[in-house]
Amino acid sequence: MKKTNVPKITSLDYAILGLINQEPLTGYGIRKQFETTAIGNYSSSPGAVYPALDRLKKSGLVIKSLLKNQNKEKFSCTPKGKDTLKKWLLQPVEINDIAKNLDELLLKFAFMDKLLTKGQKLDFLKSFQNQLKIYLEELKAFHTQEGAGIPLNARLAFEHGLVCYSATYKWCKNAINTIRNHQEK
Amino acid sequence: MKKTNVPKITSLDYAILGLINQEPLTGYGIRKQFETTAIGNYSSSPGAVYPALDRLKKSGLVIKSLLKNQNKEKFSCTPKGKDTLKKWLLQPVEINDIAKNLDELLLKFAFMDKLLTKGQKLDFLKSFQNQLKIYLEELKAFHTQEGAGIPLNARLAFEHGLVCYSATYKWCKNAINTIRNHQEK
DNA sequence: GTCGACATGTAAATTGTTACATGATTTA
DNA sequence: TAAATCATGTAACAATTTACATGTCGAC
Repeated sequence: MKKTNVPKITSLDYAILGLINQEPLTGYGIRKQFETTAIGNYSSSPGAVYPALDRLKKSGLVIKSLLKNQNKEKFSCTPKGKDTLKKWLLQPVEINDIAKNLDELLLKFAFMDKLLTKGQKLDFLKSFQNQLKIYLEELKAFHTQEGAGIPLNARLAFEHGLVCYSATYKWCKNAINTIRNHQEK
Repeated sequence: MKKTNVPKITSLDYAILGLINQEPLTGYGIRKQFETTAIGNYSSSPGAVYPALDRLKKSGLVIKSLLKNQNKEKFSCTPKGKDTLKKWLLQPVEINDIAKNLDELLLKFAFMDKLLTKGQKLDFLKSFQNQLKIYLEELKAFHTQEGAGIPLNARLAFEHGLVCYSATYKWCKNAINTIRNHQEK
């Protein structure tokens, strides 16, 4: 069977795509975002960002062009790039994302702003909440069954996971209400 | 100047070191820990774990040997390995760790159990709490100053950070009390 | 006796880190 | 005008991903 040679898109690629979809940026601007903001754990090193931009440019997902009212060349999404981003945002939330990629889920949510409808955002949050509930129940079950046998430090570290995921769950409920009551322009 | 050729220890290396310090494991056992437990985001792929074990073996930090009462060869820490682990655990908590490496800090805390004294654990937690406080204040300041101008989704995602770090702060206070009141054997 | 879990590894390709290099532009 | 920041890159190296490969052992 022929190998489909669609180059894979890394999570750094998606993060860049999401950033420049909000606002066109230079490579340097992207690096600064990763370096100085709480956007997640993406590499801001030139050796990671510039090659990533090359990948995205070659795949036709971004272009570097002169913006109106500015005499600086900046990267922005092509329609194909926007589409790719959208597909990524619409991927179903899986329990594994909850356990291993929570930051990415939050970044996705932040990027949804102008790209998805209110209904799609709510679907995402509800699915997020469901998976969170399942995961939290797993954690709690483990805690009650095995908690007593675990050394103190490890148990406390585990409980940190519990309180954080509980906080995330509460956040999720609140976010659903906020989005639901928000006027769609 | 001569380059000191001390091979660098990756965070995967430290995670492995901490795991087998608690209990000797086979390479496969280590992989399963990373795969199935909420221990953090370490690669469980054989292409990551086995080379890491080779590195650690070459550096004299771990050995594979027959355990008493078991006829299986498992990896465990050498005294040098234990020492390296201890030094890692004793590194001061920096604000950057809070922002970008929270999971690693919690893993460190879990690994401290039999390796550090009560006093050292409390120092770690107090320092953790201090840095958390500083970071939280930064986040809150940003939120009150810029919060209104940020698109809804991004603002909510930011607020998720706030609630999680607040929960971590509370956890930290509780952990200090728990450790403080715990009888040292 | 076969299926799944245990167990260890390797090879190729990709990705990321670290460090260097260069030059423009802004600001004090 | 010197320093800091903006801006883009490369080269060498290290690490990880993905996929393959092999074999043992216990359970059903």
